[in-house]
This record gives sequence, C-alpha cells and structure tokens, in this order.
Amino acid sequence: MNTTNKKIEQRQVSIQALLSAARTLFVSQGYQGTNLEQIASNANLSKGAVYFYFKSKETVLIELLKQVEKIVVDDAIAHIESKLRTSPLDQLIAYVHYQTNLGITHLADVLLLVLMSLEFKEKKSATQEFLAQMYQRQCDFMENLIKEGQLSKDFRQDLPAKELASIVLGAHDGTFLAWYKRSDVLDGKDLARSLRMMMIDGLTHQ
Amino acid sequence: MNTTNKKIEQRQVSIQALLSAARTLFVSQGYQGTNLEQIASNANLSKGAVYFYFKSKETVLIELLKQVEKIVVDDAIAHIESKLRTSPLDQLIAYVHYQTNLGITHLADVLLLVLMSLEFKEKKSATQEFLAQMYQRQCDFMENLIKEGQLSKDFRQDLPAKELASIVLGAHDGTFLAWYKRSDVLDGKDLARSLRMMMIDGLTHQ
Amino acid sequence: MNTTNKKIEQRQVSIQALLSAARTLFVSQGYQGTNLEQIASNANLSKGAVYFYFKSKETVLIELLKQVEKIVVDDAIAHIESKLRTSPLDQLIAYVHYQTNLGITHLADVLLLVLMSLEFKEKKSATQEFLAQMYQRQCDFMENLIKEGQLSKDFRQDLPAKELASIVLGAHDGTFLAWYKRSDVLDGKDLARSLRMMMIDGLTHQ
Amino acid sequence: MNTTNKKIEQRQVSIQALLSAARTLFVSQGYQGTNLEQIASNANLSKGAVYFYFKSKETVLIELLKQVEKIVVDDAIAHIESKLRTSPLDQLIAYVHYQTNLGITHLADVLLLVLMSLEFKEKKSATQEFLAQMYQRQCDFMENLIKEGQLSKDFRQDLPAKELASIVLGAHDGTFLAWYKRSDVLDGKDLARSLRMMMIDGLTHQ
DNA sequence: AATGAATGAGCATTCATTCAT
DNA sequence: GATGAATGAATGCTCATTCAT
Repeated sequence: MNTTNKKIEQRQVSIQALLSAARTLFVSQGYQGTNLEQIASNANLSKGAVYFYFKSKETVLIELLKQVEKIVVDDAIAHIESKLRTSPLDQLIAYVHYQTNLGITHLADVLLLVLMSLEFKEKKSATQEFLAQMYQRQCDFMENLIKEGQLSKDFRQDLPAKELASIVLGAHDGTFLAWYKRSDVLDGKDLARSLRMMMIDGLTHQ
Repeated sequence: MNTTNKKIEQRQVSIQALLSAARTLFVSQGYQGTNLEQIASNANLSKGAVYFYFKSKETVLIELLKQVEKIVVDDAIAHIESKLRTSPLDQLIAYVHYQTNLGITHLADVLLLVLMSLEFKEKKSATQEFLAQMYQRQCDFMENLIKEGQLSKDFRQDLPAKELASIVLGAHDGTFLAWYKRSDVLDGKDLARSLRMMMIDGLTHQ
Repeated sequence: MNTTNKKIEQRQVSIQALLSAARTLFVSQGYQGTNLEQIASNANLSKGAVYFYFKSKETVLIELLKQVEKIVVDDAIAHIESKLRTSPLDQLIAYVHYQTNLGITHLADVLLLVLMSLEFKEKKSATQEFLAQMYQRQCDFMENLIKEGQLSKDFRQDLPAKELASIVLGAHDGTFLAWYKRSDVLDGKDLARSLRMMMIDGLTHQ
Repeated sequence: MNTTNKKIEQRQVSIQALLSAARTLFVSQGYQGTNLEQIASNANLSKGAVYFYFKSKETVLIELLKQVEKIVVDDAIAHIESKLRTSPLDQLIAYVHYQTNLGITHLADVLLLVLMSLEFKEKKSATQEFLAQMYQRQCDFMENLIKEGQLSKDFRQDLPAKELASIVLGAHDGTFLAWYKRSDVLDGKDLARSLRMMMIDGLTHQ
C-alpha cells in the first residue's frame, strides 16, 4: 500500500471516529448539549481536527443524518418495494419488521433521527430542511401503503389514511423512545413483537 | 380591593406570564435553546424579574412540570380511578379519551412533558429525577390496568403487559409529536380518534 | 411618650439594627462580599428599608466608619491628651493600653477600620478619603508622641519616628488581624499583654 | 529552536503575563474587585485565553499563591533551617532579615498573601484551605523558634510563645500593609531596619 | 415607615470558530 | 493531517438601585 492510500485510509478512520463519537453524544446529550471538545476527545482527536474534516458542528450532524437517511428511509423503502407484487398487508408487515429490527441493529441511528427532528423542529437551518424532507418521504410512503391497503380491504377503512400513517410512524418513534428510556426493565424482543402486532392488528381490525 | 390584594394579584400575573412564556419557548426551542432574555421579554419583563420569582432557569421548568404533572398524571389517574367499578376495558377507553383530549386542550403541557423527558434523559438533575418519577407512575398505572384487563380477558394475553404499557404510552407520545410536526396537514379530531381505536382494537385483539 | 417620639425611637432602632448587621457582615465577608439583602434581612428589614435610611450601600459604611472614628481615633487621642502632663512613655503606655483594650471591647469596630482600609485602598471614593484622613491622624499623633519621647530620651533615638510610628500602628493592626484569624488558639489577655510589652520594650530599648 | 519549543515558550509567556497581571490587580483591587476582563486585557489577551490556561478565576489565584508559598514560606524556612547550628537568636535575626527583605524584593507576593488571607477568611473554598495551611505552617515555625529561644534564655520568658509568635507575624504583616499604604512618605530601608530592631529587642528584653 | 416588584449593568463561564504552525 | 492558542459572542446569574404603594 502506498503513502497516498495510507493517508486516505487514515482520513476515513478519523472521519468515522468523529462521526461515531458525535452520534453517540448527540443521542445521549442532544446536539446543543454536546460540545466539539467532547466529540473530538471521544475520537482521540483535537477540536481543530473536527474543522479539518467538517465545515462546522452542524455539518457533522448533517453527515450523520445522510447515513441515517439511507438506512432508515432509503433502504426501508427499497426493501418494501422489492416486494411490490405482494399484498399491502404483507408490505406493511415487511415494513414494520424492518423498522423494529432497526431498533436492534441501528438503535443509535433511529434515535438520532427522532431526537434531532425534535431538537431542530423550529430552528430554521439546513438540518431542519433535511429532516423535514426525510420525514415527508416517510409519511408519504406510509400513507400510500395504507391507502392501497384500504382499497384492497386489507386494512380498516373507518379511519383516514393520513392520520393512520402518522400514528404508525409516531408509535414507532414513541416506542423507540420508550425503549431508550427504560431498556433496563423492558425486553427488546417482546417490545418489538408487541409493537408489530399492535400495529398490524390495529390496522387490520374490521 | 386593598393594596395587599393588588400586589398578590400582580405577583400572580407576572408569574403566570413568565411561566406561560417559558412553556411556549421550551416547547418550541427546547430548554437549552431558550435563554432567559427570551422568557423575560416574552412576558414583558426583564431578566432580573425572572430571578425575583424563581431561583434559577431550572426552577422555572420544574414549576411548569409540577403543573403538568397534575394535569397529565394526577388528574388522569384520578379520572380513571373514579370509575373503578367499571371493566378494565372501559377504564382504558376512559384513559385514552382523557389523554387524546389533552392533546387538544393542553397540547403545550403534554409536549413539554415529552420533550423535557428527552432533553433531560441523561442529565443528572432535579428535573431529571422529577421526570423519571412521573414517567414511572404512568408506566405503573398503565401496566396494572393492562394486567387487570388480561386477567379479565378484556385484553389480549399473547403479549406481556409491561411492553404493551410502554407501547400505549409511547404511541401517545409519538402521536403528539407527529401532531406537533404536522398539525398543518393533519386533522386533530381524526388523529385522536384513530389513535384511540388503534390502541383499543390493538389491545383487545384476540 | 407621644407618637412623634415613638417614631423617632423606632427610627433609631431600625438604623442601629441595620448598622449593626452591616458591621458584622462587612467584617466577616468584606464590603464587596456583602450584599444589601443580607444586611437588611439580618436586621429583620427589607432591602428597601436600607434605602429609606441611607442613600446607598456606601453611605451605610461611611456611617459606620464615623462611629468607629470616634471610638478608635477621637476618644483614643482625647484619652491620651487628658494625660498631657505625664511623660511620653506614660502616654504611650496609656495609648497602647487603650488600643489593646479596644480589641476586647470593640473588636468589630477595630477590624472594620483595618479591613475597610485595605479594601478601599485604591478605590477612589468618599470612603477612601475618609479612611485616608483617619489614618493620617493616627500616624501624625503617634509620630508626634514618639518624637517627644525621643527628645525626652524615654524612647530609643536610633530609629526614625515616622517609621517607628508606622510599626506601632501596623503591629497593632497586624495583631488584631492575627487575633481574628486565630482567636480559637490564642489567649486574648496574653496577646494584648504581649503586644503592649513588645511595643513598649521595643521602643524604650537603649 | 523547533516548533514545539516555540509553542511551549509562548505558553509560558502567556501564562506568566496572566499571572503577573492577576497578581498586580488582586493586590491593588482585591480578588472580588478584579474581573477577568481586566486580568486578560492587562496581559494583552482575551478573557477566553484565561480559560484556556486556567480552570477558573479562583484557579488563577491558587496558582499565584503556590508561587508565593514557595517564596514566603518554603524558602524562608529552608533559609533558616540551613542555619540550624546557630542560636535561636541568630535564627530569628536571619528570619526577620529574610522577611523584611521580601518586602523589598517581592512586595506584591507578600501583600497578595496578606490580603487574600483576609479576603478569604470566612469564605469556604479551596483557596481558604490553602491559605489556612500556609498560615499554620508559619505560626508553627515561629512558635517553635521562640520556644527554643526561651529555653536557651535568648528570649524573654515572661510572655507565652504562641502569642509572641502571632505578634511577630502580625507585626510583619501590619508593617507591610503600612508600607503599602504610605510608601510615599516612608523610607523602606528605615522601615525594615526599625521593624527588625523592634522585634529583636522586644523579644530579647529581659 | 417600609415593602415588594422590577430593572439593568456587570460578571464568571462556555463554546463554536479561526488560524498559524 | 492535525494541533494548540486565542477569540468573542452568548448566557445564566447577582446585585445595587429605583419606585409605586
């Protein structure tokens, strides 16, 4: 391996160390509650290094959110859309499985998304716009899925799709937060299974 | 009205103005994102006045949370317990009605509770302890209610009560957050009704 | 007693309570380290009352210092001058007795003088000027006394009067401060006697 | 000189500039009377720089006091103990010489010690404890020296050692303060000589 | 005679950001 | 590629002072 490659590799190591430190800290302390000194030192680097790799503190967050969007939105949608031939109910089941599974495999990413949405809710900024778009995509996707399910009579028709979609997404977010608050007394598998069944049975109730 | 009464009244006016301003700002910008200058000037007072009435910024929040606890926890539990003779299902219905109704009559209070819980999650402080106790009470209450409903066969028995309780509470919180994020496109009544039915049908599914 | 007299009496009671509280606090915490709230509440009054009786915080101090000047300077000098016919040595003995005695009967006053002199040393203000004049009077008095004693051969002539005067005054001040710092382990009577003898024997050494 | 050395040197320059500015200001205005802005700008730096080098305002003071302890206590004691074979009288003479000399070579340090002792007298803090220990060491050292001198009959035995020690130390402190108050009219050499002789003759008086 | 309410300037401290090296 | 030094704006909080009652 030549010098340039080594450098590029080192670059990636440092960037990943910084992003990883930032994710952990943003989730546990919030964006405002985390300072650059903490991010840098948790990555065994200096504050200056953060500015070598990122334009600002907010850029670090946006970079993280780009990674999260891929996992939580892009891949989720792709995963379901790979099953287009199946019924809306099967698609919903696949979606809910996918999402509850993320709570196990990518908890920090999911929480980061939920928490940053709230922290940047009313703060005009690049981050806010990025998050709003991401949320909109999730809502649209879920609303469409529910609408199809209502047309196919898989799902209940007595409640409007838009509101049902918000509840499905909101219940997921709320459950992740509950899991985060009380992971000491809750069982992750049971929680995931309970959420899935509550959502599916709730939506298919006639 | 005598002089003393006028002063007491003025006191209450100022305190309420400050608390009200603080609630609005804490909900929209977060606790850390709000500074005392904003609270004071939104109440048409100076920063110094805040310290005349409250020991610290955190005391303002705790005072608000005490009010919220009464509305969201004490009154809710009292409301349900006034119906002790009724079936667990009826009690759950009453609870869910009560809570969804709060989203209309006391949205800011409910949101304050949810948001502060997250912001203070890992911050050792009086606030954190206060919030943790409040949340514990809610969880215990809901878990007991669900256990009773499972015993009486009102509710499904295939999922554990503790996790179901977390989902009911989490779904409420998540839905309030969704409502806050997208109140422009959602219909409050529909959302409340959808949440109630999803929860009740989800829990009573056999 | 008529109403007016009662009022005048009440006035004096409040003023004395404030001055007394202020003296104690200024001595133990310094002028800057004491706030008006403490003075007022230690006198069972409100902050506003202080401003009813005094123009400002500094006025409170100046009022106290006027009382102190009478005791520590005026009365001391008068006391010695009542013995004008006696020898300079006897006058010095009388002075030193008087001053060490003040450490027992009026410790707070003496300390207030010493401490405020230091705290206002380089702060241009009415207080500073007042203190400087008081100190000047003490120095002049002592220097003259020593000069006379040197002329009468009561005192040593190998050291200049001005510097000796500063040492006598400084030793007193320093000893009062030492007493204040370590009154738990020192014996007041012994300390006073030791200081008197060190000063007298030191000055009369030939 | 390499880069690292330059940085280390720059570091020391800035730290010393800050400490020096702080010493001057603390002595002339007191600790409370000095704000960080003054310290920083007197060192041609910004307020932030103070916090780059010191944890807090109080840390700046403690750092200064550590330097002072070395000069005023450690070195003084070491200086006398290097003469252990000599008589207590000679040791006292050496001590008094050493201390009066400090008034010329390290006036600011000596004054800082005296003034901060008073300002922190009743303020529970790290500084207070540090100062109390330093003062205790001085008292113990002087008391022992006087006791030995009393045993060897070098010093008077009619007064207790503990109180005599307090007077020697107190007289020094008081004289330094007098010198600071009136250096314009006093002669430093004469003052130092007068203090030395007053102390020695006062202690050896039989 | 005295108080409670309110102000506003001042202060210690934090922190994102810049920059020379 | 990365750091240490330094900045300056922002913030929670204190406190002397004012004033209506």
